[in-house]
Amino acid sequence: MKTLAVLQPICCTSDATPLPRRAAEDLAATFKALADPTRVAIVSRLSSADEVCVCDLTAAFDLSQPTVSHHLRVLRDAGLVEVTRRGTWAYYALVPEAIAELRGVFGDPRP
Amino acid sequence: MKTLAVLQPICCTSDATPLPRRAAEDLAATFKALADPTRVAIVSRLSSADEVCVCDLTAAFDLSQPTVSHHLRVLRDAGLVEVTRRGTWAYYALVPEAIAELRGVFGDPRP
DNA sequence: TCCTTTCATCGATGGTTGTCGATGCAGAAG
DNA sequence: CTTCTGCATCGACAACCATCGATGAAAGGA
Repeated sequence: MKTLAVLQPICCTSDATPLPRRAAEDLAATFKALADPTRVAIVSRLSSADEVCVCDLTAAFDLSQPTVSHHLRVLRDAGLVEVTRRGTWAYYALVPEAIAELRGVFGDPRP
Repeated sequence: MKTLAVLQPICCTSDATPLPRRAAEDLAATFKALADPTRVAIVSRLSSADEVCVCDLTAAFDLSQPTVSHHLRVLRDAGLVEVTRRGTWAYYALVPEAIAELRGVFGDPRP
């Protein structure tokens, strides 16, 4: 991490401790889960209700049912949403801790 | 500043317009720009310093110079960073408005 | 028992992306 | 002018992803 300060006095000043590699990978994985319009819309819908049934989502996004199920799995693997099954239906909901953690990433303005 | 009410409760029933398609696409594009460990690390570094030159980044990430340049272009196209050239060197810096907008997405606690 | 509904998984496919070497280009140095 | 350096772009390749139809599993009703 040293710099060629002898040759480039203006450039490449020393830096504070960078983000650990593992933290960067985890954060990138979370952002990747949100890097799709459908998944953003799903999260938005989940934020508007305590829980949403899959049948409502498949009816809302003009996509095939397997595709919606795939997006839900991506969000679930990222820890952003959780599912509870009651009878034949599956209800998805946001994981508040994950959202709070994301908010902290961008700098919580509160003291 | 107008905030995209993605994760803020819109209140009440699902009858309200969930999220404009265009807004979901724009947000997903921003998240896609952050959906890579290297780019997350770059943004982290930029948040620790006012500006960082490309030579420092290429020396820090054990990647080829074209690859680093590619990541910087992705971040720049997303409006997350901006570049100023002085002489032979290029200095990158965060765009504060973009970060603030992202913070608003996850529910700015301030009214 | 058989059938329907709800949702997840599988396999395939066209499009996208991260990475590199090679090249180009503008300043600085000699 | 010639050479070197810092950075962007190009072309190519392997890996990944969003999407679909088909299929499977489980629950409830006839």
